[in-house]
Amino acid sequence: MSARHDELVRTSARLFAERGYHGTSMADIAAAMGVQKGSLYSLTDSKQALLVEAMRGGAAAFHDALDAVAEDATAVDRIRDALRAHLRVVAAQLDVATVFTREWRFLEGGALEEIRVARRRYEERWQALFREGVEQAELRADLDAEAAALLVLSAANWAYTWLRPGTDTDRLADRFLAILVDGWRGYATPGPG
Amino acid sequence: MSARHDELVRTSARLFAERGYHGTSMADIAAAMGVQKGSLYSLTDSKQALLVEAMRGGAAAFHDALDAVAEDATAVDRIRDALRAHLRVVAAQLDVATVFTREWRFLEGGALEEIRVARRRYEERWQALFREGVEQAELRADLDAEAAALLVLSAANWAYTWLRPGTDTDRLADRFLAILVDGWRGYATPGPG
DNA sequence: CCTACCGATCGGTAGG
DNA sequence: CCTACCGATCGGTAGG
Repeated sequence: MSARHDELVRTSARLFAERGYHGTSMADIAAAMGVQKGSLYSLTDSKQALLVEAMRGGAAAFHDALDAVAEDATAVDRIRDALRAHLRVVAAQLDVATVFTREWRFLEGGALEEIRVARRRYEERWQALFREGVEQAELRADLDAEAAALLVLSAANWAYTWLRPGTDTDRLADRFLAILVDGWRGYATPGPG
Repeated sequence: MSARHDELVRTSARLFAERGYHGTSMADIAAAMGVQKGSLYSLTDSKQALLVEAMRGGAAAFHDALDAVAEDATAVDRIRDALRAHLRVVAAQLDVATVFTREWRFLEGGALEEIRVARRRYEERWQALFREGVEQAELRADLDAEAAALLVLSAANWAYTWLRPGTDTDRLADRFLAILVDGWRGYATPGPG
């Protein structure tokens, strides 16, 4: 709603990312906002509500990033776009990405289930990119699509632990792709067929 | 020291993995041990000391796993052994692996620095496996060893979030390797040269 | 947005 | 290993 509310959500996400949800007190958040902790409750219902809001921001950012991937490109190009988009979100919203990836398990009740669904759907969208690549014979027929998706998503999900803001994430995505597409051995790479 | 002490460390690791370090109280741990919380302090100095002990167990398990990798094998075989060994540790000691990977940042003082060093050294040992593979011309000359290590370590480090005890981790490692060695496109794979 | 407060719980200790 | 307790802090509320 208000700008002050948005600032509160961003500040909480930052502290949750730094110290963890249970390691952050409402007094910590209030100090970072420059007010007394009682004052926070005119901007939010509870500490849990702040976690829910940060989490929804993360879910939306990652799904929106995938939405922007071109529909009509080749499988490898689409996966490249998806990985670039994911890493861009991590670098641009490192706190929210961290909370989304690491602190979601402290959600309670319906919000926990909601975010679990959003996370599962995100993984399924990634797996689909690989299955389509195999079906359209752009990726090798015996490719283990499940393992391939798990590998690239692991790198994408682990990124919050080491990615620094300001990194050229498009180039980083390409470095990963250069390995994943042709492998460590990487014999000469003629076109398919 | 005592069997009761070991049980306390294992129980704490399990709760730290489930609820997080700051989400676990000494009363929670005492209840899981079937005693009153005051009784825990004859077995440990503090909650922080329990985290330190779990963490040292994790560091030792991962380093020991790498120590067991054959010295005289090819680079790909050594990396395969290393990944198998890592995933075996994760599956066999899921709680400790989770704490080591996710809760280390709640260590304080010298123990934090100690574990940071152990984690960094572990990553460097992995990078060395790739550099040696390139130097010995078993992996392609233009391989981005840093990105290659980051990729496989991401999968290894992310594993605690989805790996179930009882999984055939050697087979899982091989599924990952099948993709990483020859890539998604995977043209016919003649021997080098 | 502040002050003042609530009951509950925190990690840890004393004394047995 | 227990009971009883410590001061500090927790998330949250009332009333202004």
